Amino acid sequence: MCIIYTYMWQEQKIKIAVDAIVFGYSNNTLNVLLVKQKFGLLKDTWVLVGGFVQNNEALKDAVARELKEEAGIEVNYLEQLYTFGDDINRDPRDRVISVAYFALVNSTELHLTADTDADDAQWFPIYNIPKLGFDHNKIIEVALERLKNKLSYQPIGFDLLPEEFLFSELENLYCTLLNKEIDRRNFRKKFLSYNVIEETNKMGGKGTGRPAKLFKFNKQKYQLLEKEGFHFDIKFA
Amino acid sequence: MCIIYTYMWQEQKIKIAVDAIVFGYSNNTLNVLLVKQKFGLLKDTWVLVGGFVQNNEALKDAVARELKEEAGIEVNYLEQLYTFGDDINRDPRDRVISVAYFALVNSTELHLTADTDADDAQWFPIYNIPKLGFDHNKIIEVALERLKNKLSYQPIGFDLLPEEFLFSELENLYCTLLNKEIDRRNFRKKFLSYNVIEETNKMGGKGTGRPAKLFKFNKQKYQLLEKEGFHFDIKFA
DNA sequence: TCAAAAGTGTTGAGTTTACACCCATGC
DNA sequence: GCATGGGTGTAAACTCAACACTTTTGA
Repeated sequence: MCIIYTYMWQEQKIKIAVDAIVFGYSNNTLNVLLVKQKFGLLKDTWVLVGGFVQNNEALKDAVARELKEEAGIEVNYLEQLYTFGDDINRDPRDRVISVAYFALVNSTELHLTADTDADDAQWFPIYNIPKLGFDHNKIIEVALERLKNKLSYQPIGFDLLPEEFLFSELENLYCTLLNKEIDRRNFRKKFLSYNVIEETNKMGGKGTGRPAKLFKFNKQKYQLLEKEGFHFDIKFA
Repeated sequence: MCIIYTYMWQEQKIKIAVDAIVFGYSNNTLNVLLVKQKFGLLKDTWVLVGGFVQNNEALKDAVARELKEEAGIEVNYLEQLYTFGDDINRDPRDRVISVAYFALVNSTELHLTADTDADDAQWFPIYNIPKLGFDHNKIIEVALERLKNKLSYQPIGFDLLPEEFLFSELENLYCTLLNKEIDRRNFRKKFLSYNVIEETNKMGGKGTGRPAKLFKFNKQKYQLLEKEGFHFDIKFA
């Protein structure tokens, strides 16, 4: 009988952290936000934005707080990714379990204010991530996988683009992230058939060539359709 | 400067639990495994199988241990579902964060040995779940949603069926869980076209009517195909 | 011989793919 | 006028949905 109780009485010495994988997209490149540790064992190592959860703080609030404190950033999309707690030594100091969150920011939001916990906060292109502290490289891998998958069944790409965007930007985003060639005509046709992106009457595309229309994602409309059983689905040959 | 450190120094008093939502399928009914609390504030309340994580224990090992201790069960499929930690008062005693796991058992495995932590362990049909302790009703909802979604893009239904099964059982599983009518011919055609289930030369279906062939899921073959880029996908009208 | 479940093909509709030329602008 | 990226339609291949009768067994 006593044995039963020991599990609860033996003091638990596990700490809980949250970490955020923040993705940003600009110049046809996917970037991840990293911060440099200021103190401790891993001083000067790059890591994900994150920290310990306070006793009276919801997990998601802890993430939002860390994002603000360490990078002065507000994200566009946030969802829980996975909880990393199988490797007992993932943190060399203590047993720490990390609830990882997956975040997207609008590409117009890529200014950072380095702050308190971090010596520096910086965007790194996904193909050029340094060796990070803890198991954070692994966490980014998992997040990237999730991002790629979600792109095709949830209209999540818009959270990486500015409010108003060119069709070519949307197309490039899909091409780049999924690493596939896409037929421009079919892509546009399919996307437009869902009736969730709308033409504005503004024009963009300051570069050379014919100017292009700016489009806008109608989130309300999407959410309405979704309730009616609509399933967003973008696939390619 | 000192402020920075307070987050880490102020002792964290958050406990970590794991909970398992175990689904079993029999008699055309989806069941969830619940245990009755033996002690404490919630004595005699039904809850999910779960408990606190030990200091040197991987999360997934904690789940496996609890499943064994509380229900004497070994599962067929286990994956992390979600970490519930936004509601600070989800456990009335302390701040507890629960990493919930999603498990499936073969329908032949539905015997239970009530044990240590639980007064009783029992299967409850999904449409008849009592009011549970903590936020466990909510957790089951999330798990059920996941199960339904996964059914159509991962061959996960086989983990709820016996090793060898009738096509009609597979079909009923899909019908029941997704709450849809399915055309028998189209269903079979589609499934067979994936070449991941194989005819055995045994017959089943002891009831009335024409005897039916037993089939078998070829997991190796599926995993191979998956690596080659194959995507399992079962949808209906 | 009847009831109960198993097994099986075809056709039309809709969707997806493949593919190439003209348009508007800046230089 | 030319280089650059923007914008557009159609036909063939394929996939999906709808649909009903025959077979095998036990009672």
